[in-house]
Amino acid sequence: MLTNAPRGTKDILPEQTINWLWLENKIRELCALYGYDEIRTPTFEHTELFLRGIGEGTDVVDKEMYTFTDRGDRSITLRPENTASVVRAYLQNKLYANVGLVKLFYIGSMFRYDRPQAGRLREFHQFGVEAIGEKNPAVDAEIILLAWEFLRSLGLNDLTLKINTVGCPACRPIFRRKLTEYFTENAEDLCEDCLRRLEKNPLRILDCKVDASKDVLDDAPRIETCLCDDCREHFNSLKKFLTSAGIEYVVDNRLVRGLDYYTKTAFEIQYAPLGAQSAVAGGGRYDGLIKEIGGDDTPAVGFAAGLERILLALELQGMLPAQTKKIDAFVVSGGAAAEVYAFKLLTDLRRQNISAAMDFAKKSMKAQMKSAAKSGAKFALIVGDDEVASSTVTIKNLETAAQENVAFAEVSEKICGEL
RNA sequence: GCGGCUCUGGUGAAGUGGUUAACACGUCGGAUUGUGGCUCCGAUAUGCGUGGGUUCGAUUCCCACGAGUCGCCCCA
Repeated sequence: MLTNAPRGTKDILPEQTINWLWLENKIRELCALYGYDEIRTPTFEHTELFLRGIGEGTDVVDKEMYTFTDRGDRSITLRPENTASVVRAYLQNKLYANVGLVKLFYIGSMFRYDRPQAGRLREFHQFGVEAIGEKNPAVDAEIILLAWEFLRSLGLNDLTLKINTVGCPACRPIFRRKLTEYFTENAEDLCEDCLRRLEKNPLRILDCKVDASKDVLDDAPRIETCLCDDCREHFNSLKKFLTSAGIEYVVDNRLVRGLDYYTKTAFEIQYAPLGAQSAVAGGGRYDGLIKEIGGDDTPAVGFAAGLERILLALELQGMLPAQTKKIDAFVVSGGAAAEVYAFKLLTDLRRQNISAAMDFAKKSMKAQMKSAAKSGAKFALIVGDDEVASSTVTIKNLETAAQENVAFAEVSEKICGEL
């Protein structure tokens, strides 16, 4: 117990950290390119924010949140996603005051009490983007493009972009009613889970995997037939923007979002080889959320991508960057008198911006040389009684095995010249 | 929350109801005097996820729990 991290959490070890940093840098470069600024919101929020923002009745809220009461008797929840927090921050800090369209991105941990499996952890990391304050479908397209180009630029192939529209408060209820009627009539053809969904959220029946191949789904009412003019127009023009950008997309009428706040555009990017957890990025428009949380009626679009899943996909495809971590010099010392001298040398090198290490275990010189070789250092700097006496350092080039004796004061310069 | 599979050292793993739990990698030490990468030699699990039970005896059989993994569910 003491030596086990809680279930569903993972240490990111040094060799992994290299990949994470690389990915995060890519994200920051990309967002700069598109003009999105980074925001960092608290890891936890008032529970109420998620109840309102995500919606009671959703699985995330009903059974996946890490909720607890703090010592001040407040109900607190570890963020299961970041959109609600960003919107809260947008309102609290009145970010709408300066510019019309506020474009933000974030990278951070999210928490969901799920059963862990490949690509699904209880603490996981998302990168997400939110554009708040514009209803033009061009922004939907920009967001989708950003997500798409990002994954592509990492080197991922076999990606599928699916888009759909889920309507708005004017037309979705009509669609929902039709679905409910239809599925109630055909209840005998539905699986157990879907019977449950029929009560809670009939839209979700559409992306049921169990019933996927059945005629019931094929013959179900389609959203297009219910859309209001505004939603229809919005979706059509989104498609035009996407086409103009030259990216391929699939309109999938069964694509549904799990969170209540989505309106109009919904999209998902899948990387099939990941299996069950193939959704690598997903998002859409959420025109109702800002008002729901207490702001003015404000349109917005966004998406989130799972970093663990992206890393998994990259690993599968062998696209992770090569690991390179080497130091410039390794200090080897012989004898107690030389230890302090060696330490001074070590410090000197670092002050000259030369990465350096030494062995602190008082091992034999031979063993220290082994460490030097293993460290990948280009130079071994050998100091013993002789060097101390003459204020010099023996520099050995570990690649060529050539070595020479240099005055202590000239070591840094000498090494810099040869690196 | 439900179901399948798995669980041996730092790592990959072999293995058996009963003497010293293979092998490989890694790590550490050594092969004379202050010098590496190759080679050679030696050391390295009183222990087989945890706790019970069956048995004369269990790492090997049974049960529970835990963790991992895959699928359902959910989602990024």
